[in-house]
Amino acid sequence: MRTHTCGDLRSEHIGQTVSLCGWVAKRREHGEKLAFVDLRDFSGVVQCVVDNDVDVRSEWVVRVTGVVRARPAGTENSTLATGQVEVGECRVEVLNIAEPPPFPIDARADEVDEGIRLRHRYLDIRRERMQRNLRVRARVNSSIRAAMERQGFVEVETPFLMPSTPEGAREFLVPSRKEPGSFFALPQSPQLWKQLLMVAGVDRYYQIARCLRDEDLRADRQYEFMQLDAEMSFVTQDDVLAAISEAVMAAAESVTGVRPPEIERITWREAMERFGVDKPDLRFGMELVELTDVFSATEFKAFAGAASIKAIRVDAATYPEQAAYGRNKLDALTDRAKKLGAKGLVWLKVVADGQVESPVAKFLSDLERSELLARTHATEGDLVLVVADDWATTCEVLGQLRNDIGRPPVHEGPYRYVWVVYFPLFVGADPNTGRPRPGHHPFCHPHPDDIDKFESDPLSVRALAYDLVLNGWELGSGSIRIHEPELQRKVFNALGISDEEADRRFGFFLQPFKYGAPPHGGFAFGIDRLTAILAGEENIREVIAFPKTQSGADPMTNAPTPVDAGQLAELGLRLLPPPAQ
RNA sequence: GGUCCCGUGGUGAAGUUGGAGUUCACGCCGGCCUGUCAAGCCGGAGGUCGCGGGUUCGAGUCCCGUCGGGACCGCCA
Repeated sequence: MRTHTCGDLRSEHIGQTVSLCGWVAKRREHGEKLAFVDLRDFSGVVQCVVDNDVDVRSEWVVRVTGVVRARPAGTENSTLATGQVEVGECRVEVLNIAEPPPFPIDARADEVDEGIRLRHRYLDIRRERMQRNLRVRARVNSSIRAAMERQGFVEVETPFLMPSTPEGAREFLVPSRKEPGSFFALPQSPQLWKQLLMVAGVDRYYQIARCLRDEDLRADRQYEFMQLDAEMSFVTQDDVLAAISEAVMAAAESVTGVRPPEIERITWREAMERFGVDKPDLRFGMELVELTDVFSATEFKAFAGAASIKAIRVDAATYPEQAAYGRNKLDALTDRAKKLGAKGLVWLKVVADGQVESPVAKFLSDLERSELLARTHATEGDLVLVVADDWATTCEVLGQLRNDIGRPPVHEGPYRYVWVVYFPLFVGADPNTGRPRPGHHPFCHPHPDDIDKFESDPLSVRALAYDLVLNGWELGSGSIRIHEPELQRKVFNALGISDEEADRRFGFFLQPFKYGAPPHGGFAFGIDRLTAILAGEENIREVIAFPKTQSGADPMTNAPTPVDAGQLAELGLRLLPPPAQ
């Protein structure tokens, strides 16, 4: 039906007779004998000059046949890729009429309520922004596939219907028709399958896999999301990191045209010490400064005896507004710190001559004050925020405040990828059992140097577990897995899981490991998140064709919907009465 | 489960101390217009102020509830 696409016409096409198909983006009439019709398809927009009276309106579907010609001098449009040319002597064939759209099919729809965009997603996707985002996503997918294939990974598809496992995220359940009362679960991730594929000798598995988790939605979370899921046999942590880095860098290069530099690494411990979070945003400074020893003999009660005292400096030159916060804002920051778990927040404003203005100024010795300013490099106009608490609380609270105050929107460059390695194997204590809980999942391999600390100091045991972080967003995580039954039992014991319980909860998973499991490890990262950042979006819904709203519904199809009684009966289900008012 | 923000013709906004469904821009319909480009000029149509209740002589405005959308906390091993 067409010889070219709208967005592709350039001066080199001048003189050619072309046929184009698309939607009427805009019509500008100048009397009966002249009209400009902007024709849009996926590739862009081109101006068609119609000098006969054809009635075409917004979003009508038309086929235009005409001759490409240079625009008359002075009428070129530099804001349009096709703006040097136009299609003249146009014959317009109406292929379909259309009602006026509920919102303009152009950049103005960026301001339209997202619910309305989602209700008419097929119109939203006609827009350049969405066309671009879907194509970015396609490039990400295909370059990841190519990178994994290049490295010898084999794509294996795994089941969508699998047994429910109570661990981890809440699952979507699928009732069984043939076995009423029994259910399948949809995969939170292909974790189970990929480790079995290692036992099965596949050696290098990957899949661009859909994962489903019935947890509350966020800007970076949907019920359904896509992961690059991979697993490798006979590898070290370095091998896994290298393979995944290659896929990520290839994906980034395919979108931005620039291959990112080698992805840097930081230990979990260092991330917490310097940035106060396990997904540090390296695009800005404001790092945490260690002050514990400065106040080792302080008279100031709130600092005396604190296990950890740290500060961040809000630089007046970089953050003039925040550094000059008044009393109300500082009180709000203090409330925020308390909500995050700190006992309090001490703020100090640096004034002239190394003096500070602070509610606690009179409690600090001259030496303490001058050392605090020296360590934080604070100068006149800067704001210093200090937290004194246990190590984890101090780090986490200041890390959150650092993000609150300084973090740019996630999509703003430069892109700063970082591997966070050696996560703790165990975290905190289960409030019920008093035992430590797994930091990641109970199959992570402990760091070989730390295995003798299981009993003496379990919380200091590092895992061969790692996260990939981009601009403060967690892209994904992985680990080297335990393949030795004896070590696995040791980890279960530390977690307070008996052999019997382990067998009951994980037996179907552990049984195959008895038949010769190779050393293996893997990784999974979220393609929606990577795509959003590479596309310059701060919300993964913008890179998903048909996403759900925050409440988990689809305004276009109205899913989820009730089903009729017959469907329920066939599945052996009956609904509970609605909860009382 | 919780905190906060938003909801006014098709779209986006404004609406002051509670005083007439009022206003602006875009879109839509009709007319004019031969070089515009988010064209211009003239005219017109279009409303359950999300919904329900309350306070009041009177509610878009205040209060309570509810629905929908969004950000976040919990949750996401």
